[in-house]
Amino acid sequence: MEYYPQNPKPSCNYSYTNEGLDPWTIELQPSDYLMLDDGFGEDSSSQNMVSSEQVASGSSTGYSGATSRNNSIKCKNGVNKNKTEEEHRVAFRTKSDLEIMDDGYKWRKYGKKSVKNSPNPRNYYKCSSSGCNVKKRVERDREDSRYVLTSYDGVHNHESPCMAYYNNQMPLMASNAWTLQPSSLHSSSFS
DNA sequence: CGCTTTTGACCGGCGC
DNA sequence: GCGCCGGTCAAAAGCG
Repeated sequence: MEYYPQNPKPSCNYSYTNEGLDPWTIELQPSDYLMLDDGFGEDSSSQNMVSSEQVASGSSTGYSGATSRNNSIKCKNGVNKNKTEEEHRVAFRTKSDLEIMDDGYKWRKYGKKSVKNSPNPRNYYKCSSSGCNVKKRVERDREDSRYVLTSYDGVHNHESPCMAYYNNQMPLMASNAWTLQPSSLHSSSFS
């Protein structure tokens, strides 16, 4: 598994370990951004809870109504995917008028489904980068359509286009920013 | 012309 | 076995 340097743009960071989560919570802390249970709106009572563990681990609850792919993913050819690969799953809730948020990556829409018990359709996206299998699901909160529920599945095997841009255009700035450790982010930038 | 979006069809798991 | 459901495919249309 490739590890990416810390990204000041938290939505570009799909690492789900605790240290990877910190930058998220730092910038997602403003009430507009709330981590969501992986149930993806399954239980509205948990909508305001920050449940990093469940979000991070993709625990056995898995997706709410999804067909059981909790412990292994069966591909079309019947090959089971590695569990660890499947577990890189992050979901959050964002107050936004727009459902499409620029998170630094390029996404290609590949599906749209109306979901039971929700008036709003769910949109499915794949990372446009060839060989990158990261998926993303976006839907409006059925309880409160002002919010958008976004769920990422997988880890990018490449850096984001915006990272590439900064690395090319501003190597000095990039090298300074990207090498900051989460702890130093806390002490220097956010306190 | 190449990439993205749209959209109905298809697939597999699950419950009955 | 059948129908429901969420997720994915893929052809056609759209767009820059």
